[in-house]
Amino acid sequence: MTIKIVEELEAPATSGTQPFLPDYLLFLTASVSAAMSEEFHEHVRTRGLRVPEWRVLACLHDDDGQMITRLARFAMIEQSRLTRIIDQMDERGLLERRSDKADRRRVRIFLTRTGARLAADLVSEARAHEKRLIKRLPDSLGQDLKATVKRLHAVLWAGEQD
Amino acid sequence: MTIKIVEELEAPATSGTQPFLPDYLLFLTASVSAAMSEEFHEHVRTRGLRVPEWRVLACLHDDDGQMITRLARFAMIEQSRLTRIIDQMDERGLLERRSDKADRRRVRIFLTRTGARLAADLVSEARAHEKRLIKRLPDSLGQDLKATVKRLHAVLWAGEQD
DNA sequence: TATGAAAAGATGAAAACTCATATTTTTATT
DNA sequence: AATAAAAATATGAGTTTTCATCTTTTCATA
Repeated sequence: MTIKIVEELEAPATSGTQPFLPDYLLFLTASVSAAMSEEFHEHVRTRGLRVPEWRVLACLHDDDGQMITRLARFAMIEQSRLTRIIDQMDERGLLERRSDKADRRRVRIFLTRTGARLAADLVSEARAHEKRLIKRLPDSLGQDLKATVKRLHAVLWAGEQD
Repeated sequence: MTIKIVEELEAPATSGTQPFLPDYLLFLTASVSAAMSEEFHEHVRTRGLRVPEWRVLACLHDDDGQMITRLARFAMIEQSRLTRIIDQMDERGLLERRSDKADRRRVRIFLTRTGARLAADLVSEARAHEKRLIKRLPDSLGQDLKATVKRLHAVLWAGEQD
């Protein structure tokens, strides 16, 4: 590894023009999303799950028996990765695969008793955490954001046959 | 791999209660963030960069010569991962390491001529893309979101020096 | 009803990522 | 000034993730 050693005498060396990131929608959104989620994600890991696993549980909590492709879209997980996450969650007894009678290409994923209990717990904890989080934010920032992203989500997912 | 084959005769098997995700702030935000970014991230890959590398370029574009820890915070990249990403970007001639004279634990990262040019190009493309994206959204959804996340970002990053 | 295209999942191999920890340098304490 | 604690970065090793591709099954259509 080569590291130059240079005097700190050069110009402040910024972009000369307006800074970009503090005014860039996609950065602001990603950054805010990450910052808000951090805390609960930490809790999820405490419970012995990785974030994508928590997403899978939450998706199945809302709609048990989804096929892998759909689950992947909702949980924002690439398909081959989800396949392996499901392998692991299956081994841990959180869910199980069932082949779809009507279309045998499809594999439907169902929560086990244990998985459903864990999902329900975490969902309830997530709801409580959201309340606290929103309460902590000044003004109606939390509610504003929620209203806006809800509308946006509807727009962006229009066409996806839910 | 064991897959049960089961009749599709059981109850619809939902959570019985209200669905969770469509009303969960952190899910909605993450989902909207991912959906909005998808397109430009694809473009970034077209340009031969991975998303974290693009984030590094953008951060340095705004503020060249940051130390690794700070860059990691801003770009939402874990430190040891960033160290290796910087290795690669260094090898590709996009940036270079310089040891900080005043505090020799620190390594400051500077864009090379090439890196700065690429960063400037992408930043300009990102700005253009944002304009189009917002224009595509109905009503003032885009502007609403931007205003809200900007305020939130300020709140959530309060205390972080700069 | 054959036949090619598309859809759903699984999988091998390579690359990327994470975690814990090591090293070096600085800061704070006695 | 000596020493302990903290900060910044790097690195080894194990695990994940990705990408392309394979198989199986269904769909479209000639």
